[in-house]
Amino acid sequence: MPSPTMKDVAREAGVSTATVSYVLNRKSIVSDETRVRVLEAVERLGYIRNATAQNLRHQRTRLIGFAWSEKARDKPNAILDNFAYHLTRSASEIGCRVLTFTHPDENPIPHYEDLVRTQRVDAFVISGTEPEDPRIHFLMDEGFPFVAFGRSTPGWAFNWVDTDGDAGMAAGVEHLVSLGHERIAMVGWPETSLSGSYRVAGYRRGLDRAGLPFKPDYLVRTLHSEETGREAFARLCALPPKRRPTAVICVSDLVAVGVMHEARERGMRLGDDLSVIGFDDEPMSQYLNPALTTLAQPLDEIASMVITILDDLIAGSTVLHQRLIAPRLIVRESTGQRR
Amino acid sequence: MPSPTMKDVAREAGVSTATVSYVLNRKSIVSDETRVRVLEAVERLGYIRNATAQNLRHQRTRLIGFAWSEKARDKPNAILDNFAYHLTRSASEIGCRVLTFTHPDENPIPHYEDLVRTQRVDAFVISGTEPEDPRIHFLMDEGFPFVAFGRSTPGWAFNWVDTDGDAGMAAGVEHLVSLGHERIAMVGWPETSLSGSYRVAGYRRGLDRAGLPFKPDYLVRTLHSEETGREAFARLCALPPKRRPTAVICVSDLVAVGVMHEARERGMRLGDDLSVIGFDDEPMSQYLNPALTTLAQPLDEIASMVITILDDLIAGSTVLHQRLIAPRLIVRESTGQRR
DNA sequence: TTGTAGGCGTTATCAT
DNA sequence: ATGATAACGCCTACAA
Repeated sequence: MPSPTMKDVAREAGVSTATVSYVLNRKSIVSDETRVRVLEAVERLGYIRNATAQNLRHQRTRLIGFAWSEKARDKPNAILDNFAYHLTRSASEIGCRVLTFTHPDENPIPHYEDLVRTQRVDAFVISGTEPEDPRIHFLMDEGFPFVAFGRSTPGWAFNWVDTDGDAGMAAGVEHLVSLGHERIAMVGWPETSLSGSYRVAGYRRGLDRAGLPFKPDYLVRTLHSEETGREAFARLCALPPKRRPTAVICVSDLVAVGVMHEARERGMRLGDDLSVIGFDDEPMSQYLNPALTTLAQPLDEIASMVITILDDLIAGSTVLHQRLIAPRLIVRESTGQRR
Repeated sequence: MPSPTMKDVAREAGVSTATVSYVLNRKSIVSDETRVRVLEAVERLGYIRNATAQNLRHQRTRLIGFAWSEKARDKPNAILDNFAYHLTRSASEIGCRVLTFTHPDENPIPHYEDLVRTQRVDAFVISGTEPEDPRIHFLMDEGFPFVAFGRSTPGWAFNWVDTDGDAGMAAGVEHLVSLGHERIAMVGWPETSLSGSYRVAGYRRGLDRAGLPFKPDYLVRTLHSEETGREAFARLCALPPKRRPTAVICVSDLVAVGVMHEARERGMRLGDDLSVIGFDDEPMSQYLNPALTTLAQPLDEIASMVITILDDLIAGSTVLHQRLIAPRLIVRESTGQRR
């Protein structure tokens, strides 16, 4: 049998649909007696409002669009997945749900455009942002509400929340310095990576703060993979023995794993001959051998902040929110006193 | 400015909204001349149909509900997250999107009930099923379409797709046997776990097929964690030296990691003194040291199958689909010739 | 305080 | 072949 509608409730309670609506929307103009009659009818019939009809009437869906890029699903991807979870969780706190969709890495716009045009979502949350990100471009152009997890071209006036890679790396360096390390190298991403560049900046700032000079050959830039991490560390090992780093801070856990593998193969004892720090706290990083010291992105906080801003935005606010949230340093076994 | 509606298009083309609708829905009753006029108007105004209105009219949303349980987010959870991704991807192939939501582990029903009652989704995909699963109970009761990733109480007549844990473990054992192992132990989950019991069955079937006897003290049951994996292996090491297993097949990668850690601490060389197999292929498992041999759940296939069944279901089919899909054995370095 | 009625944007039935 | 019109279920001016 089909679900009861407001009409059914109205008939059951002997009132008009308007009255039912008033009761349901807590309009205080209804007499107590009628209200009770209506609520009883609602109860008896097990009536619940149809969301689609409400959506049509209100011209909003209480749905937030969130995309999974189809790229790099072969690599550990816990950050994005975990963020999707926390986003969904936070969204429920403002009475919204998340509509997920996927799109190829090249040419995502049509997928966003369709959702905008068909008015299927009220807003978007985007992640994996890049400089000149076409999605940001498109959404700003459309004046469509969105918040980004991640920054883009500096100066673009859109709402974002991001992990403070700079602060994170600086904290990592500080940790290493406190363990007595002075020859601290970094394995970073290519210069084209925005988040990578913030992390490099943090590395340099960390050195600076400790009064250590920045040495260009201590900074190796490479792609995001285990293999490239190995290679990067091999390059660092090619330095004269006296100049070889005693600690390496990495732009990601995956790269850190590569560094650790290479180090072990060269007979070094991790956390002892060599300290290693990662970034991301991949779920398995705590179970590596040795357990990896790393900088965890506070995805719950980020998601919650994103939703707060979105709520504001949907309500019509026009203030710009741009927020950095510092990662947490999780000290495990891969870092230790300099020997 | 608000989006154009059918009315706007009708005015622009000088026809009625009905005609516009006919054209858009490819009804062949419209004359070529009018069709062209309408399509031009659509083009000029950049008109796209409003999804909510369509939903209301059709009494369907083309949305599939999928829940993330809030439990165990601290443990590696790649299976569920990855499945969510593949589900979203597959759904798009039948023109559906996925609406995600979260719910506490205890008492999930109200969350499902709300979505059913408000008619916000056309169907559900559920995962993390258990025997007597209340969600299955509820949805069957309601006659609401759903497909489960995972089995439940044997005999319950609902649609599901599941990883064939039995076949997977049997294949794992076969691999170990082919390497010359005869003293093969298993670390499994408690008897209450349904998927755990299929995996144990596969372990026993694998032994059987190889003509090896099942020894009760080679089967250790424990919870899903690294620590309990360690303890389980410690228990196996308490056996008399001559009876100690040379290979351990585990119910999950996480447990396998525990086993490997314990083994290493006892001075064993993995893949040499001891072979270890996991289950799940967590993203980082390939980067463990040694890289873990494991059984990968074919989540893309499972998701695709789930969606195919769902499509059938939404179309009104009443056939029961229950499908097992075998995991893939991925041989890495943690298994080797018996010494 | 309650009811009537129009409209949100689309589709489908029935006329013409 | 095309157009009026009545739903789909809800909300809200406005009238009573």
